[in-house]
Amino acid sequence: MSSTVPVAYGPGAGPGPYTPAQTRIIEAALDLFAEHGVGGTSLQMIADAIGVTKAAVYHQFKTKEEIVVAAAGAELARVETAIEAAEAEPTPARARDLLVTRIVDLAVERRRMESTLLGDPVIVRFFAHHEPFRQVMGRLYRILMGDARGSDARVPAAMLTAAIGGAVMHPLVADLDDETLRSQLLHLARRFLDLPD
Amino acid sequence: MSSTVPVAYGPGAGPGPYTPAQTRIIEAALDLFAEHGVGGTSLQMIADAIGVTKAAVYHQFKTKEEIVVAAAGAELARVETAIEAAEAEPTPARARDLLVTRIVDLAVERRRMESTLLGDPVIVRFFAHHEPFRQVMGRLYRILMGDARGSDARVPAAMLTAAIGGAVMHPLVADLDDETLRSQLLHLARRFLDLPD
DNA sequence: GTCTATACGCGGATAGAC
DNA sequence: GTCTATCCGCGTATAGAC
Repeated sequence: MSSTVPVAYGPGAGPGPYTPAQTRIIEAALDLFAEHGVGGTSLQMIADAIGVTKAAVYHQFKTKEEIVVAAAGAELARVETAIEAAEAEPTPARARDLLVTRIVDLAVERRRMESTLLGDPVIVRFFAHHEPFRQVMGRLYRILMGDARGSDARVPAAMLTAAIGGAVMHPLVADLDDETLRSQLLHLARRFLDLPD
Repeated sequence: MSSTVPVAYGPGAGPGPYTPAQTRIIEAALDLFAEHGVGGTSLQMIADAIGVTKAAVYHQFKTKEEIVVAAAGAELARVETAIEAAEAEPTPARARDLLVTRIVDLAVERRRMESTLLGDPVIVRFFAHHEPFRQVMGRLYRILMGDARGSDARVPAAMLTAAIGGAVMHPLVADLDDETLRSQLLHLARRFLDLPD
């Protein structure tokens, strides 16, 4: 896993960088969430993983939900980086192309991490009402759909993001190496969007 | 919700039909799982929903996991029905076509039910090692992929099932009526598989 | 066959000492 | 920043009433 914990929602928008103690908790939580799911991970497991007591963890984050938000936010920050790169492209077509490439890279690179987290119903339900998350996702969908807003654009955008996120943790592809999975996913995603190979 | 609780894994393969008390529990559990997730649903909530005590529920199913399996199995049985209809088709191409249509119908009809359940990490992890489930999924993938077994076939199959299941519970399409969502999903799924409209 | 009563252990959470 | 101690709710489990 990466040794850095990205802060979500762009520079200055979040609560600032985490303390070393908080960073240790987030990294341990990410590993455990990816392996056992959010609901299957107890604070005791997190505490044991870094060698402290449960109450010490609670001192850093007031609730388990805060840990979940920090962990998911760290993954979301990676998505936001991809979005910012895409938004810097000169044309909408090139922005879409770069975004799809980056999202596929991210999904494959962090396989069970990114998708287990963002697919977890606990996280899905929380972020559905979380404004900063909604804004990041709004930027992502805007790049994917262009200015179209009807069902003709929203259904394919929903399918594509679900397809990429869901495919990487699918049992059918569990034994594929990263590079094979990456190139196949990218090819199919481009085809789905009618982008040139 | 339907008033019947399908029994999973085909006639004679399961533990047989459920008692009325068990059926009430399964139906209540399906509703609650869809709304709060598996991890967010307690036996107390299920008991309250049908007006009995926690211990009464526990008497019908020895563990919460058994309730989860029964509830997920009821949804899985609907998928199996679609698979059986597809397998009865005369050609592989027509089987694929019918299966995609039925799966889209099912996903839309039961929206937050089917997908919340089958997307829940608790269920995913359990069924990953559950042989009857794996066999049903194996039949589904075989119809989708034909006899191909390489990554060229497995990645698109993984993407398509993830896309359909994930799209119906996606926030982007939450406000679409069922018929619009159904026709869009079916059109795009067919296009993804290079099937004629 | 269905239910009530009761108890145990674990996970989430808080208060206050070092 | 970490600890001990404690509380509450939930999942698990057993005994026994109707």
